[in-house]
Amino acid sequence: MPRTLKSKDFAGDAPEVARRLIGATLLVDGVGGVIVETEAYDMSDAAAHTHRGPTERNRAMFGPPGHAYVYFNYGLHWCLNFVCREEGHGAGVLIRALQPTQGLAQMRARRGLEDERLLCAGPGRVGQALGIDKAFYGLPLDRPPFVVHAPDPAQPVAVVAGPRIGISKAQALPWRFGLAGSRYVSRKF
DNA sequence: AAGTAGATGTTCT
DNA sequence: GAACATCTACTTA
Repeated sequence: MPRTLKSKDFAGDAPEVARRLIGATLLVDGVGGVIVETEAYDMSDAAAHTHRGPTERNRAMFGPPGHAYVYFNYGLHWCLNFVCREEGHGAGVLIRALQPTQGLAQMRARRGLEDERLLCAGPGRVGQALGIDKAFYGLPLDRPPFVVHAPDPAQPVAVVAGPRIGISKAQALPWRFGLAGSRYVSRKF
């Protein structure tokens, strides 16, 4: 039986939690898969939504860890983050890609696309495949509709890191993490 | 395979 | 009014 992640599992720094989440399983209403790509964001980081302090949009990231921060990006895409660290720190982890394992038919229907590899390969694609929207803003990750399972401890996870994607500030930080060799990442590392 | 343009709407200056 | 934690379709090779 896999271990369900609890609030304290998200209490670390954003890069640490982002790294640990690789290999975990994320389901939303039973649909999802294995997390294969994440990015860390923190208040100290000029690329983060929280860098300039609390606003109406980012308030969930200043709340308790283990909750969802959802935002609407480029006028088109819903993106999902896990709040981490502790209340008031404005830290989070962007879920960038999954290896689809459950609810493939529903994800294909939502995405209007067959190719398993492209179902969840990017934060906007993950949002669409999992049916994420503002209704999920601020919800706790340790109960439905969310399920987050820890990676199988018997199967060590090889993690690679590199610079984050699509940002114009703090581009040098190696705060993007991925499952080594996975073909389900949004871009090669 | 690689690069570019356009979509589309919220947030912040 | 600019920027934006992106994606798709279309071009050019």
